[in-house]
Amino acid sequence: MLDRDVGLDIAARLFWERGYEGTSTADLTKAMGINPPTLYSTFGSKEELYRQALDFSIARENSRRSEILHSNLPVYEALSLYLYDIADGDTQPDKPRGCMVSTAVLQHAEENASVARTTAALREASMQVLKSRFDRAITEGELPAETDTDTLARFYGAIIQGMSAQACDGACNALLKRLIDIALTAWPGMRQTPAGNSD
Amino acid sequence: MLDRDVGLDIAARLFWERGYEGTSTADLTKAMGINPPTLYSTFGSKEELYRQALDFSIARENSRRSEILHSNLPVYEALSLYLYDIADGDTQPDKPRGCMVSTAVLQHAEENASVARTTAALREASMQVLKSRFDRAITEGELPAETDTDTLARFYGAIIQGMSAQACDGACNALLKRLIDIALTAWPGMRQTPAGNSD
DNA sequence: ACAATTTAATAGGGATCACTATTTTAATGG
DNA sequence: CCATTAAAATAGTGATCCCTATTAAATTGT
Repeated sequence: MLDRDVGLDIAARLFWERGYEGTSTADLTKAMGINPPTLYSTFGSKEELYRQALDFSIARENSRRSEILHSNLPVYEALSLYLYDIADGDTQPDKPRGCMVSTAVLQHAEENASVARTTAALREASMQVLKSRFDRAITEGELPAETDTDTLARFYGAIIQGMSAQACDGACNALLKRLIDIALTAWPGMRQTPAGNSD
Repeated sequence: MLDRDVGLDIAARLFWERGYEGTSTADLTKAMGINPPTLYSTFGSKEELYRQALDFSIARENSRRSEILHSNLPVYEALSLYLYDIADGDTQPDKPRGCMVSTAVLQHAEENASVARTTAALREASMQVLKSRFDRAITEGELPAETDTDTLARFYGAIIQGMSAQACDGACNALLKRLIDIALTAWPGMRQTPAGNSD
């Protein structure tokens, strides 16, 4: 009898490294040490297994990152720690590079459009989490009321996706954190109209 | 007899939309209106065709973008126009979403590691182009001499990759340009140390 | 017009794809 | 100890993967 969570952990790691289209059911059954019928009786199909592996992995990361973001820290510091934590996740030793979700199933065969919608929705949700934290910052006077929090969230979402891509290409942790430091200078509180640009 | 450039144009579009692993040789031959042996006699293999399609597409975009970046415009304006042009490329009507290179072959089966190295090298090269423009800006007094141009180039590279990912997920042109506008506030010339932060 | 050469089309090879029907093994119950 | 249920393994489904050997058609040279 296969332990569900153990199987999901193994599947998540394979999908993380090779992507949905790059991982075969033979890869999965071999890595789990099970036979094909067990995979299908336990998880339904390759596509359902992928969704479950995504949920499983996200649930593990989410508690810590959500705690960072929704803590009582000032929003700027919370955002900084949140991004640093993602940079750490992108460059863990003995783990696949990058993020399992951020850069998953972007280009895909038509037959996998449904899976692509799933990962796109997860990315959208994570940006909405950022936006809601920024909205809270407005109510708490940490951000100007007129701040475009939606675009600001998508900006940091783009940084997160770019970090994942560069981690896949081999970027080290220190580089990603330097990227973050530059991205944080775009924070509304950190920005000031340059002198002599008042027209 | 198949026109090489016509075939590469069709192949590039398919690879752009579906990715390397999501595009089959049957897709390619059908779209080109040729038989399999013609594909192999003309392009060698699926992998070689992909490389040629990448080169073909990049050559088309490169002249315009390179002209923008290496013009006599101030570096900040050149960078702005460069990024806007990429945002336009990410959201062309009747074309696949995102960039063919920026978010290609990030997760992949082991057997496609060689193709992944190719796209990674193309991404690295495009960031080096940015860096060299920033280095020129230092010599021309547009940037402080101590500017970390490598990280700055990778920061805007991350923005480019993030825009491609979000375009794949359906982001519109206007959103991408708002992202760019935020990213441009991270430009060294646009940043100032906030008052009361001098420790 | 006919032979030589090139180009295109068919057909298929060996491997792998996601997935299952069937059989074998193991565990359980009385 | 045997019948019943549950678990695991085998074996194989049709489809599709990338690629090619072989055949058919078209083109060329003389």
